[in-house]
Amino acid sequence: MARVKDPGEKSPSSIQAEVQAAVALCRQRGGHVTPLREAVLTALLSARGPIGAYDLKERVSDAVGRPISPASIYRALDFLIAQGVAARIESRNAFVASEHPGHDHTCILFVCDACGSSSEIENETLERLLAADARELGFSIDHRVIELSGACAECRTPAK
Amino acid sequence: MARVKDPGEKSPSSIQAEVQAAVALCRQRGGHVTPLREAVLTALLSARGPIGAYDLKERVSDAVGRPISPASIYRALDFLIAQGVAARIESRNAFVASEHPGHDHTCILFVCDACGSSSEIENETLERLLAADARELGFSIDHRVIELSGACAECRTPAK
DNA sequence: CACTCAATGCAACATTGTAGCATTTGAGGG
DNA sequence: CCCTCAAATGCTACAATGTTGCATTGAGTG
Repeated sequence: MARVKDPGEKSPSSIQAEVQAAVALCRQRGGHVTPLREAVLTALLSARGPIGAYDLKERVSDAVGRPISPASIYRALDFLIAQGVAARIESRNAFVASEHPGHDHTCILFVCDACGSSSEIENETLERLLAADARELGFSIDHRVIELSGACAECRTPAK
Repeated sequence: MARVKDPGEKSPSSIQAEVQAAVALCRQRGGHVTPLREAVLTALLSARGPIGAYDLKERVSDAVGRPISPASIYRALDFLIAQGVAARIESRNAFVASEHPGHDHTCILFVCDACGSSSEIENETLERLLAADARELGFSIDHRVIELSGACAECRTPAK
């Protein structure tokens, strides 16, 4: 249930480690991790939470020293999402690095309206409930989107 | 757990009845139902499922005999959603008339990738689970988005 | 080295959603 | 009945997000 909180950016070294872990995971799965894809992943992880594709484009362009087109950003994101190391937040048109890559099951995403941070959790019971509802409807689920917005713990008790 | 299925459009008379019911509900709540808002609601109900804002704009423009701007459509949709008689499908950038207006609690939305139909259901147990998860995180939930995409019963067993 | 296929570059475009401000409409008070 | 005021709408332009098509590059393979 790892949290994303820290105000400001993460420390470069910890990001580096996370990038390497995610890259290794992708390669284990036969994914072809290119410099651009790694740059996009690094930018995603460097952001302290969800980030829009065009903001990401700016950061990646700065990082690699040349302009990257939106199409390239979206393609890299497609790859990272397919590999399970990134996720799209539908209700925000934004993207976020997955907090626990390697887990295929769908996460429940809590997004704070105040600070923009996000938390991923998993809940097997809830997934079983959804599966049961689907069965009752005769519906076969491909993809799940579960996004809750509101105020995170920090933003609810700012002073303490 | 009402279904939306019928291929093609609904019968005009039943739509008329649904529009009137939704309009009455809005008025009970103190909502100001204008001709434009009613026209948008009618167009939403006439569609056999989720519909994009710009498609809606075309239909409403045709219906009222003059061009309606996107801004007006979005404003009408905001009203209808606030009144609980319409919903936005985040994962599709589309809108749908609510199947059981009057219920404030969040619905779980099943959207068929094949035929585009959608079904709303409610699940109290699931809501309690989400509330429990939120409590554990110290998170205060404002808004819920639960959207499942896949294949509906009809599209899974086309011949039968 | 040549071939091939995935990945990227690049440009133009499509779709979705908003901002700002003028104008109209409609409910309620005089 | 008319006035007034706020809400709703019209309207224009624009912002943000996402995609298509095709040329080019580059890494791995025979």
